[in-house]
Amino acid sequence: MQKTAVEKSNDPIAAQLAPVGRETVQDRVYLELRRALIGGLFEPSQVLTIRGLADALMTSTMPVREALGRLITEKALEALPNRSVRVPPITLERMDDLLRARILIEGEAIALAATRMSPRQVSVIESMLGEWDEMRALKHKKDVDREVTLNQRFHFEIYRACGSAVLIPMIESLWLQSGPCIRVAIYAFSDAGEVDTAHFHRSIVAALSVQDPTAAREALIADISRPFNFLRNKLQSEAASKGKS
Amino acid sequence: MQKTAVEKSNDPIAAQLAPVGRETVQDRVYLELRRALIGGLFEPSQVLTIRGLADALMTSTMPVREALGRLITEKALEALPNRSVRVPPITLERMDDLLRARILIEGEAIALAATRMSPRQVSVIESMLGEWDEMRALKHKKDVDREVTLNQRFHFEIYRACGSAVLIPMIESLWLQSGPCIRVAIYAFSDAGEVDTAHFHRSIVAALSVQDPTAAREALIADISRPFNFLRNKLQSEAASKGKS
DNA sequence: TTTTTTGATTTGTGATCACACTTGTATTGA
DNA sequence: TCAATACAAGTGTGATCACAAATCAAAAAA
Repeated sequence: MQKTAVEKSNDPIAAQLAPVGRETVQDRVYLELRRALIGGLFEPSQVLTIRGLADALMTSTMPVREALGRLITEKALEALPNRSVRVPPITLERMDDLLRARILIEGEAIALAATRMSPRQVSVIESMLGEWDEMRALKHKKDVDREVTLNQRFHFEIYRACGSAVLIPMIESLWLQSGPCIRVAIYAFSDAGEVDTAHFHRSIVAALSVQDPTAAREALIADISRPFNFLRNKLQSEAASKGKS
Repeated sequence: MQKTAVEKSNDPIAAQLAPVGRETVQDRVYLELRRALIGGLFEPSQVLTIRGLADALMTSTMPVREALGRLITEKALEALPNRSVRVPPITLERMDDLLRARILIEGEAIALAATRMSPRQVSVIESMLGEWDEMRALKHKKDVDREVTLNQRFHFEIYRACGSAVLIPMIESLWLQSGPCIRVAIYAFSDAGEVDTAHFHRSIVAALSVQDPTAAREALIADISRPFNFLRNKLQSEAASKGKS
């Protein structure tokens, strides 16, 4: 029998060992930059240099340039004609464009998921609601990173249940693109006095637990529209005050 | 005044000169591979090697590996655990998944375009209809490449009018992913006796010329569903006959 | 003071090399 | 004859270097 390295052995001892994933440096760089972008660690219009990132990530330039290339193709970063690369600036048109696409695709994904989620899966995301509560109750100091991460886990746990290997990468790309916007919005939120963010998530869970695709879609649209609408108002008022001065 | 290379000169003589784009080798490789994938020049499950492609494209391995990385992130190619890369195989589930996503996103794009296209723009794509006719009238020998190219130009001329910088790259990614399927379907078409492919395009143009988003969306759905449905039947009958033998 | 020019530094791109892993083919053993 | 081993060719990954283009700063000219 031909034995290749990719297939798992049937040895009863080896069966207890988890396969040691051979992640490349390039993958680690890519995932790290992804995390930073979705979390909004880079600000819009900031330019990124290959050697600078390589130094910060303690690797050579090679894995970084390939990771940057990948991020550029999914529009998470932008290639300037000078061949330098920056995180895309925020404009009103782009925000509306992103929100429309997210409503379209994430709405479809959650509608699909609503009809396919088992009660077991629903209970998993329901438990996240509790996590959210205790986080907000425990400490009032803003822990934006954890909030962003939890929000991301909540949404993608749902999207994964839609069972589409095509839609999910697209949603990831959309989150990557709207990451910088969201970060700005969240900071603006906590400045403007926190409204109940958990309310939307509760209605999403409620719709999913009764397998109602339409209600789930509408609750989701309300949820993801809120930071965009907030940010749009903020940008418009800033533009108005700047126009006067 | 600071003068950089990226900004266009105001010199009245230089104004007549088109900027000479500084396309990198990597870009050329990427575009060439894209073209090959959408055109279906690679067959499903075919593995691609960096050095092999570098030899074929007459460059070093460097631009090729970066282009491959980009194509992998947009799911146009697939990275195997062995770290070799292949064009994804066709499965029934994946086909249905792709078709659903295309109906969702391209349908939205054409509905947006229907309300925004000027009569001038409509006449441009209407003229493509004629191109199609003369191509089919002139020679009966199948010129699949030209047919695929014209079909692509026709669709993207419409999508561009939707004015969404977010949706269009997603549609390109979807075409990239469904490219290998389409090629197989087109060959199957011409074997099975050609039904009127132009009919669908005529109804699309008709809907656009009266700015009817719903009709345009439905005509488009019929158009892009046809090869998928055809291919699905073909695969199912093949699977059935293979199950018997 | 303002503008232009010159030079030094930084940056992205492509090529080449070394290394580790995989794969395919002989060779050896039973 | 067949299975296992050993060897050889092939492949992806990461590092380093050379080069051209871009950027920035200081110096020179207006």
